[in-house]
Amino acid sequence: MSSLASSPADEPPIQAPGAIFQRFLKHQGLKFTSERAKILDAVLAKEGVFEADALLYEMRQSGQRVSKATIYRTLKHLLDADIISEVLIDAKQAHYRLSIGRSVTSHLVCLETNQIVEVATPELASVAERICREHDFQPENYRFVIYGVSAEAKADDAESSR
Amino acid sequence: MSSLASSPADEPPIQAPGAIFQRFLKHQGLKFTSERAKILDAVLAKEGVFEADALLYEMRQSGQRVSKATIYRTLKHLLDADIISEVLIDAKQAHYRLSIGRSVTSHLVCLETNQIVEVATPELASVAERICREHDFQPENYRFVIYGVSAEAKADDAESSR
DNA sequence: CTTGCTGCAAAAGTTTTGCACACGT
DNA sequence: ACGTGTGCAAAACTTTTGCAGCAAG
Repeated sequence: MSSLASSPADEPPIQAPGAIFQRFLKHQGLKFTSERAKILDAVLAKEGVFEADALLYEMRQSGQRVSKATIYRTLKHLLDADIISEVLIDAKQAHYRLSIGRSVTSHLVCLETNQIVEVATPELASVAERICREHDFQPENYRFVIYGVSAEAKADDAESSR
Repeated sequence: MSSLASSPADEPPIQAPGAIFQRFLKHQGLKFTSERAKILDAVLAKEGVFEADALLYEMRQSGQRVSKATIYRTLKHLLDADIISEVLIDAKQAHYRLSIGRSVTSHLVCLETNQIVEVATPELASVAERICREHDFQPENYRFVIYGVSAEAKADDAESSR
């Protein structure tokens, strides 16, 4: 599936991010290269949260050779284009997530397995609004992350201690 | 003021973190050295969010010479002791905050000035609880950060464009 | 053709680690 | 005394950047 493919009417409502990226690049006087297309495709293939090095690794696995430097440079453009957004999971490295066509979600991070689950949190909009009103703060976006132990990890623990 | 000083009955309800740290170290078979005392004092002097390098810099300024390595090693112990907690502001470096004796707060991060303001968000407890119940997830803690433009930065913008 | 893009390797920035010596307990 | 801690410098890691050749518009 190419980055230009239109999304099916069902499934996740991702709508032609390829076209959006091309338009964004042109608008900035930048070029839509085959490397950028490949990286976008790899990003689109990602379900949830991902890191730059995982992207590099998976692209290498599937025979797509792109340099580390180009991955980082392209991720920056994808952020500018609002196609992906940063998710702060830990301070060790940057985590990203495809954001276009998806609603803002919060994340559950399992401290045992490092598994990350996305969850909808519609309540946060009003909480954020209240705080920003009180502080005369103009919000751009927000992030909510919960750290703890997932049900699976708990089950594993119980099993291994038995 | 030493790290052993008891907190005044008024003001922030910080209660003898020095004693807590000593107890923690002893319990782990670790030692309470003068370097660790100095670092704790420097941390206690911090109002809001801080980074490792800022701590090092300020300690040097006030004539306290401690190595970078020791700062990092001690911050790790302070985290273990739950005296400080990590706050994820950006993926570039770790940010910490004195957490003992303080309630969980959320943060407003100004994208123009990098200023960080702490705000109380009591509503989040119930949001977190609901999500964790639904996902059978055992929460350890959570973080909420809002990114945007502060009133001050907006005022500065208006002024500089005039 | 003109300007931006890529890969490489080196640089930069934060955090960690190995080691010899020093210090709490 | 014993076992940790400390400082230093080097290492480890992620991310950025300079540069020479390459490719998109």
